[in-house]
Amino acid sequence: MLDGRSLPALAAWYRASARDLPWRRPEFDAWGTLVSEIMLQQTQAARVAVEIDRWLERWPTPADLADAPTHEVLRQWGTLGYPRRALRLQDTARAIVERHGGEVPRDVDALLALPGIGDYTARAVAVFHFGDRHPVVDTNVRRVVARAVHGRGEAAPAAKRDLADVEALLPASPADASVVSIALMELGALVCTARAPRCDACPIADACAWRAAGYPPYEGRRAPRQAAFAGSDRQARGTVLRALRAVDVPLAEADLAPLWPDAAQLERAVASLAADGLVLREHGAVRLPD
DNA sequence: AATGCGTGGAT
DNA sequence: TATCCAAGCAT
Repeated sequence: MLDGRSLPALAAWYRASARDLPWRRPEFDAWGTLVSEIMLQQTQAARVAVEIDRWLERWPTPADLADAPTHEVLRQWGTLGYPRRALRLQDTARAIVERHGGEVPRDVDALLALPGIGDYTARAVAVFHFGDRHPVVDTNVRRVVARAVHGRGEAAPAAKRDLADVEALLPASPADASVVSIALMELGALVCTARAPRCDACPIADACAWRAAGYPPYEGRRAPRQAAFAGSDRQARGTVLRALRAVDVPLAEADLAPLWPDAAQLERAVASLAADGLVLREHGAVRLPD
């Protein structure tokens, strides 16, 4: 159970143990926070940490990114993964310029209306930059709450009701609530990890319902496992994009053929990349968008 | 609700 | 080495 004793212990642990990550520096503005949160969607913090400063030096405001050539945006995105995020980030920059005068909005519904921004990212910006009071629910928070509050070893697959579940745990004051949210995330990342939790180092072990119950194994529903990556359409798409990032001219489709053993699958990959707007096809060649 | 979407670190 | 998993989102 998380209560008036364990939450202050959690906050104290956070102040003493938090990683020194770039987006936690005081000079990070709303745009820097938003960009970092997009990069952090399914990409580990340590990998984002080495890319974020260079990105923001190049495009320090939404207007700068809005005006950038998309092929340069995709090249700068590099190997962070899920490159559709880079396209949507640029779309979001353009929407911020057009709808919000170039300033990142504070309102959660306005943030949710931006492309590539969902329940987690919208509230992360509203809470961690603007200091408002909202539940911020990512995979770490869901796992910590599943264990400490509900006594289960794993979180159930993400669902809309997670928002209300976590909101009920937050202190009344926005400042206290934001520390609880960031501390729950950090605890899940450093201590209450998915694989080998370090319960001996946990600041709320005494309050943990999973520990009190003797660490029962998880019995609930799980999200379906990802399909194998080797030989997948995703790998084929990644191979094509990697080749296109490495050159600044269109590649003839005949030049792509040696990169992938299955010609039909390669064709499928290029077609789906084109459908996503990640590549353009013209005159039997493929290139990154302008 | 279930899928598809990249890449690399951790175990 | 193989598998899991990572500050999710859109459809």
